[in-house]
Amino acid sequence: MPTPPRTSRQDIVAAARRILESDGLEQLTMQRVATEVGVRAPSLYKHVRDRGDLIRLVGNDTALELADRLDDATAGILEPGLAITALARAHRAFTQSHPQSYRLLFADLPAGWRIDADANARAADALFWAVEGLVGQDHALEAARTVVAWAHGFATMELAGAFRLGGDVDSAFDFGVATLTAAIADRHTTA
Amino acid sequence: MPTPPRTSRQDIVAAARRILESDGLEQLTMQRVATEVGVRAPSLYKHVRDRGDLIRLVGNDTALELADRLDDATAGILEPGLAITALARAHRAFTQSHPQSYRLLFADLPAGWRIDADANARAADALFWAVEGLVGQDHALEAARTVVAWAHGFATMELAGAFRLGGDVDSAFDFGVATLTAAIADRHTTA
DNA sequence: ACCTGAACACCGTTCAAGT
DNA sequence: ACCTGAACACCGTTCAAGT
Repeated sequence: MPTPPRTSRQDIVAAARRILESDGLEQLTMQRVATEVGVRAPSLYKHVRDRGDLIRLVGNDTALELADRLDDATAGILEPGLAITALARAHRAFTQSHPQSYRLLFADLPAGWRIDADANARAADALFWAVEGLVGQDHALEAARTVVAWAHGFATMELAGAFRLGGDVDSAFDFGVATLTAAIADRHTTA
Repeated sequence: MPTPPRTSRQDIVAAARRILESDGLEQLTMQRVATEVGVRAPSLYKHVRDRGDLIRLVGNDTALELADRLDDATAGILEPGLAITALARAHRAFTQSHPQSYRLLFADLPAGWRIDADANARAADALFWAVEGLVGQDHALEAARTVVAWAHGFATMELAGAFRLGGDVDSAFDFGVATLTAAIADRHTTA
């Protein structure tokens, strides 16, 4: 006898995202999610394969939302240097407002739990045209990787509380953006 | 009636490091560690406070070993630019040979599980004199943070398999080191 | 002083039984 | 077609009892 579903995959992923962000990955248990959406834990297995699958779905959603924020940030900005700065700021803002979800994007999840390549690629796209405008096609990939690595490293260190030697973290961020964009632009001229 | 200890804190931490590196953090269970050192799980609590404490001790050891590798790398190098390059290479080599342990250094562990500040500071020390030599005291902290953020970000993205768009990752690394050292040296001249 | 088995409160996951 | 309770194999941790 068919019965109407009492929850949905969307509901479940949304609940998982809330729990992750408020209480961390360890608290993201099937039981917590089930309670949140109003069913019992075993029912979740009708909608997601297992906990790893759920975590993967949360990661995909997060990657797509980050991509949206990055796209928003560069809307209407034509000058590559300004675009890179805007992207870096938007990236940092996202990591600060979604620390737990952001971490998830670079966690070493077991095979099969990995974030879809597509979702991650979209987040990278916004950066590429900006960097390419600054450095030229020859070194676009290397340059983009340098900027992304810096932005990601800065964000995770900040989230982990790794900047402990005093000084102003905001000014270190500004210094970093300015140094990198200048250096990459310079590569264009000298290459 | 006193009985001689059948294991030690050192043994336990060493076993934990082996398990972490070979099977990942999730497999680093009290039961696995106990089996490895030849006792039952409850006995471990005579030597470490709880699993979090054990993880913290593993992280401390890792940070100190990384610091040693960085010190080794710069032994005898006097030119700041070469020192930064050597540090970056040694850092990357360490992350590749100890991927799981390295990750741990920047995980968001619950309060009380955190790596000792001292252990992390020693790893940072080696970099500071090199950067300071290149950029001068004024911007030493910001510049060091820029280099560390890039190196850390590059490493974690590489470990997470985030460089998926083809191209040569090694050449992106070389590009990054060259760009950053040049940019920071330039800051000195123009500041 | 250290180690142990038993116990407790949790997990994720499976599955037969309900509607 | 979906949901459920019961069950299983795991966790971390505590504690009284052994030596």
